[in-house]
Amino acid sequence: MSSTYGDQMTTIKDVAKVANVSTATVSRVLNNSDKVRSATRERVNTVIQELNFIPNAAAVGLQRKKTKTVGLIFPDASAYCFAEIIQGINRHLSQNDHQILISSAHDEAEEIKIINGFVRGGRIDGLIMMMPSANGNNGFRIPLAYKIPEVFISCEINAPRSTTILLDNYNAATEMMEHLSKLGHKRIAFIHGGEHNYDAHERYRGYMDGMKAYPTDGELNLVVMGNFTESSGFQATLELMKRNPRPTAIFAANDAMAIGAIEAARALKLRVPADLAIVGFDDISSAAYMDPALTTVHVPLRRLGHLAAEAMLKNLKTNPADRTTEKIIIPLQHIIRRSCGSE
Amino acid sequence: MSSTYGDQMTTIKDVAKVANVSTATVSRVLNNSDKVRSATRERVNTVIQELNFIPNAAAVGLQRKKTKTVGLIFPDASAYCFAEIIQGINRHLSQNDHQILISSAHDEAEEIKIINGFVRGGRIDGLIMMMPSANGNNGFRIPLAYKIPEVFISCEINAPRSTTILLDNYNAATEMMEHLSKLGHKRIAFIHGGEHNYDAHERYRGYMDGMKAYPTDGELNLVVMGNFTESSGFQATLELMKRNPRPTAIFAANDAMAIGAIEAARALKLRVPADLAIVGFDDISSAAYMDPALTTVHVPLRRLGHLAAEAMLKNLKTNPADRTTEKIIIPLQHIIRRSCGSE
DNA sequence: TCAGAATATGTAAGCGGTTACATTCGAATA
DNA sequence: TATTCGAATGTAACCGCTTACATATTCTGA
Repeated sequence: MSSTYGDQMTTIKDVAKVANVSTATVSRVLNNSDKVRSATRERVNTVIQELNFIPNAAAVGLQRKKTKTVGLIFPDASAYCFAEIIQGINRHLSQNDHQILISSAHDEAEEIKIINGFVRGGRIDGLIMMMPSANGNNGFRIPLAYKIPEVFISCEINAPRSTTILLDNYNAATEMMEHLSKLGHKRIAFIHGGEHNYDAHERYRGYMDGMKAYPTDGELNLVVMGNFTESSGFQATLELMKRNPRPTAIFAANDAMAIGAIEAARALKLRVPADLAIVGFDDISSAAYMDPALTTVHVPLRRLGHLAAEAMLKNLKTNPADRTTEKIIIPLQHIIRRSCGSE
Repeated sequence: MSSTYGDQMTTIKDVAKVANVSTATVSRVLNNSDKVRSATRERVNTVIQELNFIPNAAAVGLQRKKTKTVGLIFPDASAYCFAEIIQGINRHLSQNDHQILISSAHDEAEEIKIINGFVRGGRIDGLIMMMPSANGNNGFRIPLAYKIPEVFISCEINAPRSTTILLDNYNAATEMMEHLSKLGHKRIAFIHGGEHNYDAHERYRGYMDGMKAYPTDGELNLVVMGNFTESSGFQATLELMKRNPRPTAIFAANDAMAIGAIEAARALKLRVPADLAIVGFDDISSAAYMDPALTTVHVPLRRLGHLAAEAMLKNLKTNPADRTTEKIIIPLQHIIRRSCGSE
């Protein structure tokens, strides 16, 4: 069986030979370090161009102990927003000459296995984790002694010297509650996205505190559990509408569930927003095209990805001992459309 | 600055020393090849466990000229379905001990640059490309002399010995046309997704042939260009509804545009499906929760990813000379809901 | 019991780069 | 022109692993 590289991999030796210099010199011009006479540099560069030479990543990695690769772990479930985050990450990383090694995991055990393989196998220089269900509160513990830069997205691991990027779910949620309250709602229900999901939990907290802060019809329990899917939002709404008296507004922890909620309202012949106000979270692209258009909170996913990449690159450049623990919170803006009845 | 691996990378030498054997023997048990006495094997394995040793990927790769990594290129735009495909690919690949190096590109030049880096840098063993706009007809030509396995998703490059995975867009589209025709529609419009997009183009072809095959109100030109977004579907519909006589049905090349179309109909006070039937393509998760629920064509994205990974692994195992050119076409099923007016 | 075969293990040369150190070169100075 | 010294380049070891080949060990059977 022939070589993977198609039999014609060009090596630094080939370049050296053609350019009539030693491999050391070629290496020097590659890493445009040191002093190389400009005539020599030019000659070598020409040969590099001619031979279309790109240094073998394994060889460089072995020597330098750097792979220029960042690991990216994301959950197996709920694909709905990760592509955009990935693109945000990728754009910035690839502009800075770094690659992404990606993998998804469906549970903690698999996650740890993947990370272990990446790190101990020396495949990555840093790790970005999107694990909304991996929070301190549910006992998730990644063995974090790897000493490579870590960036967490939407989870509060609180690992020392790591960067955490969070959405300001809580404040966005309380603001949404304020908005609903101002519209006169006193019985606002919440469709949760999963107890162990960070974003869902924070949105829930915001909801709860909103319920405390603003006037309600007495002691209410209007929270039902969903799982971020349209169908769970649909079911949850059916369930909620059995209550007596009924909620006058529903705050769904994401847009997909809000869409399910709208559909359920329709099935129950309830007018949205007249009989029931419904708001979501995420501002997915179709939210503006619902009937009624969905009031929601905009989440800048690309930007989130960009920030993660930025943090990673920064940490990659700084000495481990000088790395700080950072928490970046992205402020969120709500988008008022028709489904909340404010127009 | 300390080593990336956190100062304590365990090497095969460490294992050898502790197990009191040579590195060759450790290597043998790692690759459970050759004959190693079972007592020795056991002892070595114990040490490997104890030290949590995982061979350095760069070292292995350098020696073996195999990285156990597959490159994955996807377009920068239109993120909407890629996450699921990626998950499909990842699941199967990681179960078979392969990693994914991912990157997105926004044009051909960038694409080629990325691929070149991946391949000549020896970073990958095979390449999966999702480039719906990279078709033979628009002059896109990747330099394909890399001799590594290539799998193309939704593009017809016709590279020899490569595998191409395609959706049966054409037949699904003609069937959709048949369905609309049977419902009595004679003026069916089409919202295109982009001339250079493979899927969009095939759906368009199916539409056109359907228009020829089934009765229409004379010579019609009811095609307008969109770009797969809700807003483009909205605009396109506004445009189409200016025609006189109006189309009685709209076939959008994807669900997002169909959603935009429904919203436009609503804005124009047209009832869907009574005044205007609307159908889409993709079966995104919210399609069933529209009002009316969207008639569409289901696209099994995870399965698509799985098939791509499967093809890749197979090709990775077969001698380049024995690799065949394959084209896998995934049959598609349409989902009849309310928006076409068939109930 | 021991020669010889078969099997298990060790030795060392690379894989393709980087880099410390040695060497050579060229320009400046005396 | 000879000497000196810094800059440019070359030499070779090494990164962690695999593997061809050499060597050691065990197992046969006479």
